[in-house]
Amino acid sequence: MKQRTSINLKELASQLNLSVTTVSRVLNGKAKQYRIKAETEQRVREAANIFHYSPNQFARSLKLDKSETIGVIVPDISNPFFSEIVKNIERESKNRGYAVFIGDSSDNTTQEIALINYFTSRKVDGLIIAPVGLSSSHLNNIYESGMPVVIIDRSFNDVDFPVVTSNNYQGAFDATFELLKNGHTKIALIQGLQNSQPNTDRVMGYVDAMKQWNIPHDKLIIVGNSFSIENGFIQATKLLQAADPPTAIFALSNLITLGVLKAVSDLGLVCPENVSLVSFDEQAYSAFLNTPMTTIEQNREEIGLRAVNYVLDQINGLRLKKGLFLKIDTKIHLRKSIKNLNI
Amino acid sequence: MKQRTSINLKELASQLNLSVTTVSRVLNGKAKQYRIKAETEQRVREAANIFHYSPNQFARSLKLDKSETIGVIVPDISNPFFSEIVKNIERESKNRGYAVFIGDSSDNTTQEIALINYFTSRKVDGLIIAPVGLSSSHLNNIYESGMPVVIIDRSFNDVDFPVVTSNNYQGAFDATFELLKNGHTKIALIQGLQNSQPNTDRVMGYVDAMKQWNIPHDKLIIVGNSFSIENGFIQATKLLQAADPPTAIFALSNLITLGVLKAVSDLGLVCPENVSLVSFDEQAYSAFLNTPMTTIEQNREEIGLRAVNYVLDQINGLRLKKGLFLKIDTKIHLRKSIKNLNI
DNA sequence: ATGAAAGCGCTAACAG
DNA sequence: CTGTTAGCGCTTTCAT
Repeated sequence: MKQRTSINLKELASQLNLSVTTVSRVLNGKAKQYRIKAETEQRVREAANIFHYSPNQFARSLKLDKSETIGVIVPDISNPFFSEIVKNIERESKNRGYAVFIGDSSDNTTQEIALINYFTSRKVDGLIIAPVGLSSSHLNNIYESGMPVVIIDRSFNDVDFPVVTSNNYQGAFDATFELLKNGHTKIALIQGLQNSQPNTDRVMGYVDAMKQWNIPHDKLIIVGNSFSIENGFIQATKLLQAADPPTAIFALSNLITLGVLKAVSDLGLVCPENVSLVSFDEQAYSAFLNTPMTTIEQNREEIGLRAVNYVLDQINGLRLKKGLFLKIDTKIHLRKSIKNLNI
Repeated sequence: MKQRTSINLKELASQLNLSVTTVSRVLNGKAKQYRIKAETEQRVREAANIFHYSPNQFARSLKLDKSETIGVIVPDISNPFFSEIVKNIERESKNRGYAVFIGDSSDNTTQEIALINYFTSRKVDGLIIAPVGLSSSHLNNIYESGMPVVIIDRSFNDVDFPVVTSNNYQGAFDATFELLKNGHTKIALIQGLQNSQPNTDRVMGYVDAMKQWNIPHDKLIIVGNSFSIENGFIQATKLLQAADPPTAIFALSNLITLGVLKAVSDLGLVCPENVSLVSFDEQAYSAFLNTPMTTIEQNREEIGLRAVNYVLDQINGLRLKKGLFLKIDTKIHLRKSIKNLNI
């Protein structure tokens, strides 16, 4: 069952009565540079084809101390938000000659650290990480050790490594503003993981939009503590059963939204008749839900692309300016989940 | 920006005043085998920890002629069906010491072949492929060359390589039978890619269930030709606008279902009042759609796990019996999308 | 109970 | 224009 080891440089060279050096040079496109006879070059190329020569990447990597490989670590690859980013990362990396290792940290910092070490020992040339949580010290360590790193989605304040996220503040502001324009003032926000940077930014967007509309600060309703479906369900159930329920709910993730929808349905309510809804994260199914959902879309293609660009820049020796923190614009999709209270 | 190359065996050995041989043996768990002094073993382990030694995988792979890496190729990593399988493949592989390269073929055979070659030159120890299409010759080639391969999801008739799929026939039979039990006899099937093995099996499940219920063969309605959202939309629109529309639609994929839902909604109809619906593929959102959807769930965890087991078996030299074709049971989720016509 | 040294396949410095 | 050779870091045979 052992993989038949294909022809190697030495064998190829001896077939051609040439030295390995010459063959290597031709195959690495350095024929002109070393003024190798055109005829020789031709012979080498033909032989390589005939014998299906392909270089042993291990030997190459060992020698060159680079693997042309990057590692990608996400908290949950089965979450469509991440899998679409991964898709774009894979495409762009492949186009630029890099293979990608995938790692799933299961929303767990220990796993995340283990994966970083694992990929490091696999000598990846760079790392793209959507970090799990609240602590960044292990990320600083790895970045300072000289490993090219780009952080996506979530980040931290005052970090050195480059970050690519959505403009979470603006997205949340837009969503809240849309509700306000439609006459809602009693707007509940169901948030995700507290103190995580995207959550903080989104909450700020909500707060500022409310402030700008002159909603008194004590009328803000901010509940919840996780980006999960359960959190959405629990919080929405509480909110909607209250004596004086909100007219609108702004859910800070696609999963929270699914939980909210279940609560709405379980309570025998209908959206948007009984309660209006806006959700962070556009999904393929957003338009097909019971009441097509108004959403804030994050640009997953752009996030993936930029991340690859920034790792490869670092790999190629470019120094990125300190504190690079790219915030990519979000886009609002207006659908029917908001009731207009002005009419 | 160059990666500070971490400590290597030689350096570690010299720190310890030991030979590289001894250190290597300890670190590879061969201490007893070579009767290395317990104290020495202890010292080595401690030093390895202190200096954060991690072996250079290239050197290792070059020497051992194996990479402890597998390649996974799927048609679309952003499709939750595949991303969940990938999640399970990654987890199991990691647990067994293998890293996984991810490749997205974009539903394109040329890309699939390119990825196979790419991963081969990267010297992966094995390959798990969810093939794109209808042709299997390139897969036979690679398998016969001695590369451990497992095919998942889609397959082909009369192939040598091992295959792990769902029991598509049974799933489709169950779905159809459920509709029949609820009094439906005019059931339209919107199929996916024709002549692909899962599609064929599912169609057969539908046909056999109808036959068993004594529905005349000319009352079967089979339309469509792709697992896509567009196909679902187009076919459902046609079906529902016909003079004598079906009372139920069975959609052979989650994407087809989204298309059907859009058609239903665009035509001002409601499910299940105007038309009942059953869908292949359970999704996180299935329960939250406009009318919670009755679905046939494929066991993505089991598929991923088995696939990993079978590649690793091959890598470890086990000969799998020819024509191994594992069909994993599906599970029906009964929800509200079927109207009972018997009452 | 431990070490010396060969060699995996490749690149590049040095040598013509 | 082409070749010889050292060496990347590791495992393992052979020696002691």
